[in-house]
Amino acid sequence: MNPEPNPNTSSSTPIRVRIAPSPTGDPHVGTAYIGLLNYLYAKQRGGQFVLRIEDTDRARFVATSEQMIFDALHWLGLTWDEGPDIGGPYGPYRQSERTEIYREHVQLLLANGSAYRSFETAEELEAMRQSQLAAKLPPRYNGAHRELTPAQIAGFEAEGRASVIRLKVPAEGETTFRDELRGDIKFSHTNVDDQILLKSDGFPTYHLANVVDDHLMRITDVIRAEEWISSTPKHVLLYRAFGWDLPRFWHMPLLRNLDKSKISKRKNPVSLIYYRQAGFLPGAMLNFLGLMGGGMPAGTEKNDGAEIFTLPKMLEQFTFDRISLGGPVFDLVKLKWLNGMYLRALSPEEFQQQLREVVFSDHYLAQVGALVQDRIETLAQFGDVTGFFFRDDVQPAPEVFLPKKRTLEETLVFAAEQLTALEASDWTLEALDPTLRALGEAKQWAVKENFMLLRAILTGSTQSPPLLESLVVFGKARTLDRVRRFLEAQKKTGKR
RNA sequence: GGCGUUAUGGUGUAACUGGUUAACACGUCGCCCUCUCAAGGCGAAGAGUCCGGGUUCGAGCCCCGGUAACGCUACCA
Repeated sequence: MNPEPNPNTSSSTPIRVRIAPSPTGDPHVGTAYIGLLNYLYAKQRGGQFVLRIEDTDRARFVATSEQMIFDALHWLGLTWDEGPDIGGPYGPYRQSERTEIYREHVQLLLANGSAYRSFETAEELEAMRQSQLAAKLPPRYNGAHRELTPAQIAGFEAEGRASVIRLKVPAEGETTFRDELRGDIKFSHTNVDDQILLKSDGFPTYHLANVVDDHLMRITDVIRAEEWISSTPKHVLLYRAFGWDLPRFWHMPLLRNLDKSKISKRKNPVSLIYYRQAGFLPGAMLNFLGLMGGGMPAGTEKNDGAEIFTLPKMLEQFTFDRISLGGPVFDLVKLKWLNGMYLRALSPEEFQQQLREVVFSDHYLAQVGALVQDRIETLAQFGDVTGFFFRDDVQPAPEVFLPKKRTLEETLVFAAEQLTALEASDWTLEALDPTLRALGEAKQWAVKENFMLLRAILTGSTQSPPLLESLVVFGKARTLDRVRRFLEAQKKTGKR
């Protein structure tokens, strides 16, 4: 069956698109990428660009994340027309404030028979999955509660069992939808699971919230990452169950690591906070993201500068049907080249201004100063003791970082564990101290060895201002990057 | 394993409706400039377009069959 033409997306209705990041950590470079694409699409067509916060996963929720997302998008200059901070006619724009809406809608589905209650516990489902996997079967919900009688439901309720609500995917047939970049994509219903729509905690899953919100917010074009293709049939089924028109779907290629896997913090800096603090200019970042997947006319003459373009130029020339579908590698080397081009194009005044804002901000200088005021005798020594705060590449030699009683191998293993622990830690003195001490204790590393190793990695030296205070001032994003680069560099020299 | 998507030098992209030696940028190497390092200029190497068939006078572009990579396969998004 082909998707029916959609009056909602005819040329007369205003284009509306959205990005819907989850506040689960640092703002992600992938959010910026999809954000840029949505922004371009809307602005080229006189449409609206909506920011919606998808905070339905209470387990992964990070309180500070939402503000960081706002800040990062503002930094890039991708301004939204409606969002949680500025409101708009279709709010609220934070899903946690819309739970009542989802519950009402799910009742509609229950009433018309396209969804059902299911009473298995998470443990039971996990056991089922494991046995299916063991039997080499595709892990899928077995449909045990698809046709429960009112009496059975009452029985489960009397037991006090919690329930979830699942989508009742037709047993037969298939769902076809159009991807604007790839054409029709078909999924047999035997491969579409009875997706949970409403969790037992009363929060919706992505699939439900997304479809309901996109409809209610009058989204005409869903421009999102390729990883969503497999779940699109569920969304189409939901639109149909509600009796709603479909938006257009555009699935963008996924940004990749050098090894072609989906971009991840293990293998690449992915936090926009990092890029900002490491001194990348927003224009260069946007330019680089615009290069990922094509979209801009390519250069043909030598040195015609076709690779360098600003946001206004993208607005003018970017075309969606030119997007290439292979997953582009996020190549830091080229990003740095581009950033260098942007830096050189700055006037001396602007360049100085950037230095003052990013690497020599009053705030940063004050914090660094506080750490060393007692440790120097002349102001000129400031640089001697704080150099690592202002450097990008710090690589300690083995005689600096290697503890006397440890082998290189066990030291690197421990450094990797430090990295993992630091990633998970809040970035305060109070959190970092116990985190590092607990790790040392667990792995039998003396506090002295433990801290000294990290000090060497961070500062390149065995002498420095207090370690934990220095970490806090230097910042989480750049610290993690520094440790990662240390490990990478050691891995490379080890191979040689 | 199942399903889906994708496939052009190391990387990002180009090649109008099939039409000369597959182009541009990054990176690499060399030369020039230069007190050094960058930047800049000039040049070179590097792919015969995932593989195998087919259609055609002619295929990176069309058809068939493989393969590989990636994604999804959660009460995560």
